[in-house]
Amino acid sequence: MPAKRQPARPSDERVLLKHAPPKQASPEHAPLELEHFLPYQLSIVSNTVSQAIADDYQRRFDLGVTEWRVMAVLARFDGLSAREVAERTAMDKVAVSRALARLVEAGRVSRATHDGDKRRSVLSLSEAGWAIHDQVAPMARQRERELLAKLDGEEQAWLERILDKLMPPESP
Amino acid sequence: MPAKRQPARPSDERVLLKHAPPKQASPEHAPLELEHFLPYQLSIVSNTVSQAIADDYQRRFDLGVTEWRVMAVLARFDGLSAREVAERTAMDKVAVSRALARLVEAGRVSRATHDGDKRRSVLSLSEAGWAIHDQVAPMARQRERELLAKLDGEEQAWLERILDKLMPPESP
DNA sequence: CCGTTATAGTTACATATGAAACCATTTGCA
DNA sequence: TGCAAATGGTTTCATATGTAACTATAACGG
Repeated sequence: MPAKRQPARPSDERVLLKHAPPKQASPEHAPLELEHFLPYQLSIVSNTVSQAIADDYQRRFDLGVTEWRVMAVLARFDGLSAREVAERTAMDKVAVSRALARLVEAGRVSRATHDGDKRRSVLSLSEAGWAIHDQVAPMARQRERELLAKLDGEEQAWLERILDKLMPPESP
Repeated sequence: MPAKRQPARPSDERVLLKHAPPKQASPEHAPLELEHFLPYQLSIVSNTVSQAIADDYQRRFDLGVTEWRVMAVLARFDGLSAREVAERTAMDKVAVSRALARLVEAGRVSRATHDGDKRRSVLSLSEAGWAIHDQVAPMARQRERELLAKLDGEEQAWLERILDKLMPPESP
């Protein structure tokens, strides 16, 4: 969803000058400076990087972002239920249900029923699922490195610390 | 063979320990730790905060996130064309077109045709648009403050610096 | 036990979104 | 000029996503 950027038209300024004068000067209106507004910046950076990663595997493996997240969690925690997957991916249960439907259909995840509770499913990556995981995970890591490469070591450390603090607390 | 689940106490590491041994131990698989994976964290934080802000005005003003972004940009740069709005909001032109359709329909944005180029539109917030802007902008700022309140002064400064570096290169 | 309530998942419906096709106008240039 | 290519915007179509309703099973209270 990152809009493809174009070479930026310098002529923009003329338009701006031509129509700008009236309202935006009004002191009482204090418009937001979107480009320095934290939530907006987060959204842009997040979408840009997520999209870059997704581009790597989306077409190649016919794998959506939500599906990949489910796979990533199952790679770490074998045998989770759908609800637990939802918790760990911060996705809602409907999204997880749909992702699982596709993954199971594609033979990438196996789904069994829990022994003592027939409502629960017991999920695992299949061999095919692992094969994909082992290709996608390194690509994702590579993209992460590329993003971090824009920062020096000190900044990287701070970013890690800051994001940990900003991450919403778990919901148990 | 996934193991059996028990009372599923979320959050706990027992789940991990109990089911970890088999596949995920395999050195060749090296699963991603989603919760420490930068792109994932960014996505969570971004969505959480954006949603929190949106909740403030979504219902109250029947205003979507994309529409609000368009309004915020027009508040700062009066008379932009749709394409210019798209550039400044990092939204694609289809999204902008749709947002504008709703905003114009609702009388929040006025649309004229550019003097020398009949393809271009010339956009401005209407009085009603400004009225809404002047209510929403402070709420958005307040949410931003709440987010930043989770960080100490030093962290805030670093975050600002880091995001500026991570933001994709822009137009003007 | 039995009825109520809670939980795991799925389905349905309505809305949002992106890609590509599509007009209308403008620009480039032979 | 004249006409192909480019540009601003809108529409179409297929997909994605969220909310609420729904099914099945399990847990709880009397």
